[in-house]
Amino acid sequence: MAALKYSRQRESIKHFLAETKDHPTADAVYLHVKKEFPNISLGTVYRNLNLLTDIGEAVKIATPDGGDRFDGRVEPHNHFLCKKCGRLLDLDLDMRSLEEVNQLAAENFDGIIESSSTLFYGECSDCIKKSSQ
Amino acid sequence: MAALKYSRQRESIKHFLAETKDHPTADAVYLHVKKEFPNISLGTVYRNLNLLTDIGEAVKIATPDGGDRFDGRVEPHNHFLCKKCGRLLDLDLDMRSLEEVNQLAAENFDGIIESSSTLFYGECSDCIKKSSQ
DNA sequence: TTTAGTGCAAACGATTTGCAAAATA
DNA sequence: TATTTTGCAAATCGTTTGCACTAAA
Repeated sequence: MAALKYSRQRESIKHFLAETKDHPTADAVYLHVKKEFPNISLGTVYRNLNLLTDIGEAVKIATPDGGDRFDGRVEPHNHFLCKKCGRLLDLDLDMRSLEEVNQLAAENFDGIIESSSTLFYGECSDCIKKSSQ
Repeated sequence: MAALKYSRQRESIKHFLAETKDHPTADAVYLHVKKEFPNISLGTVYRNLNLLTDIGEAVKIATPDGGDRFDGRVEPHNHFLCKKCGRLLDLDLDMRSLEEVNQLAAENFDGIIESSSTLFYGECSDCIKKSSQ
C-alpha cells in the first residue's frame, strides 16, 4: 500500500467537505474546488473522494435518487432526505439511541452488526414553511 | 397520468420480486425474467421496476457499492449488507422499535419524518461460519 | 531520483430514452 | 381504434482508468 503524499488538491477537497453541510455530489465538489484550481479534473476529485473515504476521512452516502453524496463528518450520524426539495440534511440521534438501534437489530439477526446508517424521509422545515404560505 | 395496462412482462417481474429474498439488481431481474420471455429487453425491466417503485409495489434500495437493488416487500423493514460477501439481507425490527427510531429522530429534527430506512453493516452468519473453519 | 498525484480523454457500467411495432383495452 | 407497452439501439449519466507529465518526498 503506497505511502500517502501531500497534495493541495486533496487538501482543498478536505477543507470543502469540512466546511459545508451540503453533502455534495462529486460534481458539486468539483465545481467548488475548480474555483481554486481551475485545471483540476473530475477524475482527480473522484480519486481523492474515494481515497478519503477509504482512509476514513470522508463518508459516502448512497441515496435512491441519483449519484452518491459525500460527507466530511465521519462520526456516526444519520441523514434526512427531503421528498420535496431533495436536500440531504444531517440528523443526529444521541449516541445511546444510535447504539440501541444496533442492539435491537442484533436481537433479530444472526450475524454481527458493526454499524448502521439510517436515511429518514419526509418534508424539511423549509418546504413546510413554503407550502403553508 | 396515463392509465395502467396489463403486461405479462410486468407480471412476471412482480412475481419474481415476490418470490425471491435476494434483493436483485435490475440485471438479475432481467436474467431471470429472460427465461420466460427470451426477447425481453433490459429497458423494459428498468421501466417496469421504476413503475412498480412509483406505484408502491416495489422498493428501490441504494447501497454504497454498485447498482440499486429491488425488493418486492414493501412494508417498512430494514436491510443488512455483509461487508464480506456483499449479500443484502432482510433485517426486521418489530413495528414498535421502528416507530421509536422515527420518533427519536423527530425530537432532534425540525421537519416532518414520514419514514426511514436503515442499512446495517457487518458480517453475516454464513461468513462467520466460513471464517471459523 | 523515486514515488505519488494530476490532467486529460477514453472507457466503463448502470440507467434512460426515442422510435416504430406489438399488445391491451 | 386508441392508448399503453415492448424491443431495440442509441444516448446519457456517474464513475473509473491508462497514460504521459508534474509535484512531493
